[in-house]
Amino acid sequence: MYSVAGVNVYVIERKVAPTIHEVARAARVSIATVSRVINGLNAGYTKETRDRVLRVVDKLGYAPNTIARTMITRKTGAIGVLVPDLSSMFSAHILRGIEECSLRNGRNVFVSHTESNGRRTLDYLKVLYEKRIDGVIFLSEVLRPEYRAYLEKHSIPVVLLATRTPAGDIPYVKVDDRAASYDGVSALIGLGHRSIGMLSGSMEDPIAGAPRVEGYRSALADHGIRVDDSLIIDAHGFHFGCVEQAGSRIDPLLSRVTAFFCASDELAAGLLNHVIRRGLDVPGSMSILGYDDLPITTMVIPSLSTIRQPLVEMGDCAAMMLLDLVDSAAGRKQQVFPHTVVLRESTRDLGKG
Amino acid sequence: MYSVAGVNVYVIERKVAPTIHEVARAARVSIATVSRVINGLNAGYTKETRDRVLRVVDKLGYAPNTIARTMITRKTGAIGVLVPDLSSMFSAHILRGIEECSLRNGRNVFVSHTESNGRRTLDYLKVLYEKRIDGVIFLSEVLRPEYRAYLEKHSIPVVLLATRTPAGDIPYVKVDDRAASYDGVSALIGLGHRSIGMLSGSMEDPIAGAPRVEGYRSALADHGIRVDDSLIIDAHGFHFGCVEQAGSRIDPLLSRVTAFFCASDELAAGLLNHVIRRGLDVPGSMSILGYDDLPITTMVIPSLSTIRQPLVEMGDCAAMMLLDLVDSAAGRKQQVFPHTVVLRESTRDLGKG
DNA sequence: ATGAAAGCGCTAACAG
DNA sequence: CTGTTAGCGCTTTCAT
Repeated sequence: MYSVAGVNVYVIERKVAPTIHEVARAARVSIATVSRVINGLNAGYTKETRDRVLRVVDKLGYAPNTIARTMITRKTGAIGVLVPDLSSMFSAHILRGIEECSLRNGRNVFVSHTESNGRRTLDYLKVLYEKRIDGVIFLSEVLRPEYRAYLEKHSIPVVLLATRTPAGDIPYVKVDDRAASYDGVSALIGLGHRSIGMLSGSMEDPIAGAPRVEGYRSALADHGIRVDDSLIIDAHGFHFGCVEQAGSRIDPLLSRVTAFFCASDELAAGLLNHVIRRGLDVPGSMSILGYDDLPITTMVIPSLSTIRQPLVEMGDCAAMMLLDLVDSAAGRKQQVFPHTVVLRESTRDLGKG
Repeated sequence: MYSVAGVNVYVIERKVAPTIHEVARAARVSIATVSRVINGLNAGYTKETRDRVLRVVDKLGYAPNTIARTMITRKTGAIGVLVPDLSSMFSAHILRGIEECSLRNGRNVFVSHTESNGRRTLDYLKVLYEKRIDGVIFLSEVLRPEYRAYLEKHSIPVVLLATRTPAGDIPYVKVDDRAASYDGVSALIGLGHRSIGMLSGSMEDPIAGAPRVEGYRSALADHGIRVDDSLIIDAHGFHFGCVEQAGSRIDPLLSRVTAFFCASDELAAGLLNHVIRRGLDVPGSMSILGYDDLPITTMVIPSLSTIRQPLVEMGDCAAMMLLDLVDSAAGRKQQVFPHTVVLRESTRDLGKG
């Protein structure tokens, strides 16, 4: 686009913000008194001075510089959230819970998109620390030794969300993945399914991978169904797109199972798409069960049955736990949220015809 | 959950971070020299002192306190993003672009979920200002007079994203909504459709509402098709859920049009769902065109044709424009991004049988 | 009830 | 090449 010099240029001039000194001078009091008033200390000034100060504050449009306050109180009121995947529905919901709690408590949240990249995560951790955030929430990824070392070295309060350390020695909030999968697969069995496949996220993932497969196995075993490893497919990820890459491994199973348990709703949506395009009917000839209960479950046809995790509440809780830790140097060690199996249209009851 | 006192309690002890003074003492130099070294000034110290300082920095695990630096430089390196809807795919994508640009430039972003609520927006603006953010990005909403007044009063740099002021006197980045709709509807006409309905977001919305309807009208008019207002339905919002509430107003049109243009992909997905559940075939007896090009378009069957806005790039650009403004007090006044009509499966070519 | 003064951790002149 | 010093805007004793 052609633009005459200056036409597409925007110029601003920034006026300097008034400081506590200006307020003090205009109100004919000391800065100490102004400080007392704006911080609402219950003593140290008469009603008259208070009103006078407040009037000046209003007139000057004075707003305290939190940065300066931070230097003294050593609390920035900011927390960092490390998200592996910023544009997934999953992260978006969790983030909303975190943000909500933060707002309620007068804190702000820095979003940090790590893309599951070690270098980037470490860089972010560094920047956040230099900004002296009060703490961080680490989302749905394995807390690598390097991350942990950094956090401990600088004693940065942290709570893990939708993930945990093997020893459980760092505060976390999660659902019980193994139990959730167990219940979901049991529900499938309850519907009459005996040949059930699994589309796993990433089997090496010790949090959202292995435990969900384990739950699947136990459910089958406990119901007297032989576990057939060839019915388990590793999608190497939890995204919609991962299904396509696993397509050729999925196809051979289509005639061998009547149902598929997927480690995420996106995988379930991907599988649904894949299966329908292969000409199969869902749930007529194939049932599908997802995990998470994201909005996508009700946007597709048939709507997806799933295992619900209360993501927003979990985010809120994690933020609350972190703030407790920040404010009182102590807090809960973990919080396990209840899951719910939600049956919609994508799962067929084989009992009824 | 029962827990013996202390069992579910996590306690931390925070060590105080080393300061520039400690580094200086350990390295036997002045704090000024340490400052020079860690800021990489190209002069002011020998290679020997530099190495000595760096060694101490490493040994002590020293990381500069950006907050203190901020007091002097008057730049926090933080920007605020005001999002009306944090858990929509739309926001998520834009946010990713913003975050990406920020990271590249060593900045951090505070997410602020306004829920389109005036009080909450103003509260956030206040908190952000008190934290002395360098500037804000205001997302896809009308910049109300109160917001604008506050921003100007404190001369907070701002760039609007996916929105603009009527006068265009505040920097913004957008696509041309009117032109995009015009092109989308023209494409529908090119496919042979003559009876085209529109599911509008919110007609009072001067940004994403009215202009898109206008584009729709002009396209019809320019192709010699009479504009029939009864074919335009106001969904009073852009979300999937809005379609259900408009259901009874949509149904009568189902037999009168061969295609629907929707003001967002979520609306398109909602309409698709609605229409299919009414027994119609898409695109067989009804074509659907969305707007945005979000991932949802390829998750449903049939995949949705849409008008693409380059959301990530737009977010990146807005952040860049804001940083220019912050760093040099001047920058571009606006940036209009190109849109693209993307034809997928949900639109039928009436010309070919 | 109020004010003076000492920092919080750092940068940026200004000397030497 | 290096150190001393004066703040940045605010909170917080400690006097008065």
